[in-house]
Amino acid sequence: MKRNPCKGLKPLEGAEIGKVVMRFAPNPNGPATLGSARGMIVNSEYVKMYKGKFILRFDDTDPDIKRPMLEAYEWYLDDFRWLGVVPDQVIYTSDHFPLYYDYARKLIEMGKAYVCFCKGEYFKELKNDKKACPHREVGLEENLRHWEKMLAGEYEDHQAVLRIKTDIEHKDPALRDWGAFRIRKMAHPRSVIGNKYFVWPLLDFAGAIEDHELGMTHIIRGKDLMDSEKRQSYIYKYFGWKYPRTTHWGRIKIYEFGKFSTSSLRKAIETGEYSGWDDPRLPTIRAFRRRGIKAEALKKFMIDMGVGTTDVSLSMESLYAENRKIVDAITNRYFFVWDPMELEITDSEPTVAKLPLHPTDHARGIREISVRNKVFVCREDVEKLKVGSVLRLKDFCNIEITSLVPLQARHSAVSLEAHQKSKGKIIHWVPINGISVKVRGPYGDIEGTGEHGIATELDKIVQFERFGFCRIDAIDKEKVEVYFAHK
RNA sequence: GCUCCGAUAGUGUAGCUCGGCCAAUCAUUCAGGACUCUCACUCCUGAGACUGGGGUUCAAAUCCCCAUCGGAGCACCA
Repeated sequence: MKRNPCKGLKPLEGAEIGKVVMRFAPNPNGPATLGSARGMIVNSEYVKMYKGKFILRFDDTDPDIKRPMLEAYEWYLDDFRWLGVVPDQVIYTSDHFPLYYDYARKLIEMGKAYVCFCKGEYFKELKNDKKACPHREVGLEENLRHWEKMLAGEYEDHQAVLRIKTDIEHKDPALRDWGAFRIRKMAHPRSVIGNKYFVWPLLDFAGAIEDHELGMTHIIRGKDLMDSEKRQSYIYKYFGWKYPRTTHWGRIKIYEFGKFSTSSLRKAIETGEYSGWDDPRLPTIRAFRRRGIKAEALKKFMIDMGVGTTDVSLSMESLYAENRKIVDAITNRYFFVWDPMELEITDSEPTVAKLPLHPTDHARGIREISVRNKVFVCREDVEKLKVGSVLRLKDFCNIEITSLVPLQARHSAVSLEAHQKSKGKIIHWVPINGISVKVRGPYGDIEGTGEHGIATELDKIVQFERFGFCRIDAIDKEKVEVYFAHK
């Protein structure tokens, strides 16, 4: 028994250096989510591992139910850039209708496909009874004629469908004579396609042709597509092609986000429930980016998860832990006071507090905060205090509470060292003329006051001490909006 | 109803192909401690699992069967 806990992804079966071709094939009907990220990362990592070819293919041949969003094409490219992945090739399946039609015609001529006019429900019944429909055995010429009429737009929506002949008595009902093309008289969102076509290829057909044409050697995809291999294998067999090696993974359920689907999110965004696809409450890559999750953390998260067909239900905590390690070393520290309470230091002289931007990386320098005699502190920090309590305003001074209402204190004679030794409380603070800060996070918004230095960190990730890591998203004159990543 | 997958600590994984080196790996999580002018980071210690039942075998997490549980497919979606 060998025990070699090899890190990262397991070797790909039958993979040779330089010869691997893999793809990630999303329908751009919305932006990439956490689930998409798995496909983007795992596939591209394998290609990198074997110095192969990585293809991004937009499977965008449904103008109706999962209608592509024009913006989403660009979003995917953008998210790949962020991940540091450059696809060797970008393909739009909607560009290849003529190719699909060609192969469809060949299959009809081979007697391996037929135009079926059955109503969906009726065909289903027949199929479940292992019975062929009357259209299965019509002559070649007639079939071709029907097909030509389909292409010419002479039939209405849903009136006919092209089926691949498999084995109508196959023990697995999922494999019996599956649909390859359907009629939909609708414009494709891409203007180059528009109203050009009436007959649309379905996933298993388009995918089968594409994977072959592109020379795919390995496919890793969700287990919901496990039957695709079996279905598509009929086409591969008819044409004498070799099917790529396939691997599948199960569903990812994120504890924090529950169940979601691109279409349900889309609806919720349209109704204004979310501010957009990068709303911090959403599990999209765009939202993670905006919150300050690093691509490296997401990659490590996905790679560590590996490829297994079991459904996984995990917590964002693991991703946050990865991100925290990366981000801790490279972020400046600032004070942000939520639920602020005014505290007056009665014997205070105006002064300038000097604080390190980073607790250990002193090369990052210091930040300066001018203070008069009033500061804000978090309500929760002062709630249990009594008159006489001593606490430290971090990196500033020790104070002794002299009054609770109004909240007042004076400098304390207790030294920093003595305070630390007695495990006294050390809290953060902010001058009352600080900048107002709104934190948008996965659990809603939090407002408060921050030090002015925050306004110099636009688009950077910072740590609000004792609060968490945030990305500074927007800076107005006197207001900063930040996105919360995690504690 | 038919068909296909899968099941290792709270969570995610390694090990299963080729049975022994597995009193079971790593990470996260949780608990305790060290460090620290943050509830961050780092470090130390500890907690915690082979779904159940049969079988094969000198030997089973690993092979076989059954059960249970979970997931997926049977679309004119991807």
